[in-house]
Parts: sequence; structure tokens; C-alpha cells
Amino acid sequence: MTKKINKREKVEELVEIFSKHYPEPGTALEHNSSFELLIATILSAQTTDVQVNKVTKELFKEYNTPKAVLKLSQKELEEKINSIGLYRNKTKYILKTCRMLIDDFGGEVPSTRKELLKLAGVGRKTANVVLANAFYKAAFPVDTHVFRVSERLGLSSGKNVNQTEKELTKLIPKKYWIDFHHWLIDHGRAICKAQNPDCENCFASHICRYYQNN
DNA sequence: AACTCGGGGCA
DNA sequence: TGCCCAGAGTT
Repeated sequence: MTKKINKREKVEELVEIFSKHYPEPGTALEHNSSFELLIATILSAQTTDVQVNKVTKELFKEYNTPKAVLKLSQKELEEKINSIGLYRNKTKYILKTCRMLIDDFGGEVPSTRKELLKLAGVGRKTANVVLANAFYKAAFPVDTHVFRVSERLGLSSGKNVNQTEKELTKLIPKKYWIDFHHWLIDHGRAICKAQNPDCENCFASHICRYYQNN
């Protein structure tokens, strides 16, 4: 069975469905400050939030400011985070970013997209995570899962990532941003996979554009 | 536009 | 055991 509803109604229904099936997103990056969120998000590239939390739980006990992190050599920092992938690049980015925070931003995490993008290891997605979660600004983070799942569901046009960011930022009510982001990612991993999506076991297929067209 | 980093997840 | 990836930088 399929229903004809507009996008906003679809969002409301998805909130109902997702909150029931993914009651505890549980995959959020644990942090106690905008700085910790920034570092955790840089670490999260091509990795799960669960893996990142394992590493940052210990790291942030002592090293939760740019100044503190800069006490570590790259090798020392590598030893603390080398249980996740891409750690050589990530340690390099983090140390450079900490240096920039002190030299160029008064030791604080900047709150504009333009400034955040200057930091090492901070791209479109990381910048939006910080803007939305630390500064409550209009910026819906879009990664590969969010891009694919929202396009399939019919929430976004799927033209490109920049367009999808704009569309979801406008479409999804702000109070749902954090949860919705994680729901789309979890759903993209478990059900709405890039290859061979498991539509038979999908609880949103009745309002899914992709399912209706296939 | 293609290549690289990398341990973990999953078939 | 091999394939892919919850991004970003470099060439």
C-alpha cells in the first residue's frame, strides 16, 4: 500500500516511524564542548561514532583544549587514536587545527561556516555538524548515507550534496535535526544500503519514492 | 576526477 | 579473506 502525502507530512510520519524503530540513536558523538565536538567530528570520517567514542572517552579526560592537545607530539597523539582508521592524517589535521584555533581564532572554535572550512580536516560535513550541534545554526550535515536515503525517500532531489543540504535544512524541523541525521545514517547502513537495499524489511517503504518506482 | 589514507564491519 | 566505507586533502 502507498499513500500520497507531501514532504512535510512525510517528515512527520518518518519521525514517528524512526523514533519507534531507532528509539535510541546511540551513535551520537560524545562531547562536552564545541572543541570536543570539533575534534570528534574530524575523527569520525569514514568511521562509526561508536569507534570514535571509544577513543575520545580517554583522550578528552586530559586533552580537551587546543592548548592541551598541542602538548602531544604527533606520534603520541597517534598512539591514543590509532584504533580507528586514517589516524595518520587525522592526527596531522587535529594538531594543525589546534594551532590555527590558537593563532587565528583566539583559542575558540569559530561559529561561521567560512571560518570552520579553513581548519584542517574540516570539510562540508564536519562544518555543518559543528554549526548545527554547537551553534544551533541552519546547516543539516549531509554525508553519503543521508544523501542517498533522503533522495530515495523523496525528501530531496538528489541533484548534488549542496542542493540536498539546502533542501533538508529547510524541510526538516530544527528540533529533529540531530535525531533525523542519525536515523538516516542508521537506516542507510542497516536497510537502505547503497547496493541491494532491503526494501522487504523496510518500515518506511509505504512512503518511499524509490520503492514506489521500483 | 582520481587517488590516498586504514581499521572495522560484513558477506 | 576480500571488499567497502559514517570524508577530506592532494595532485
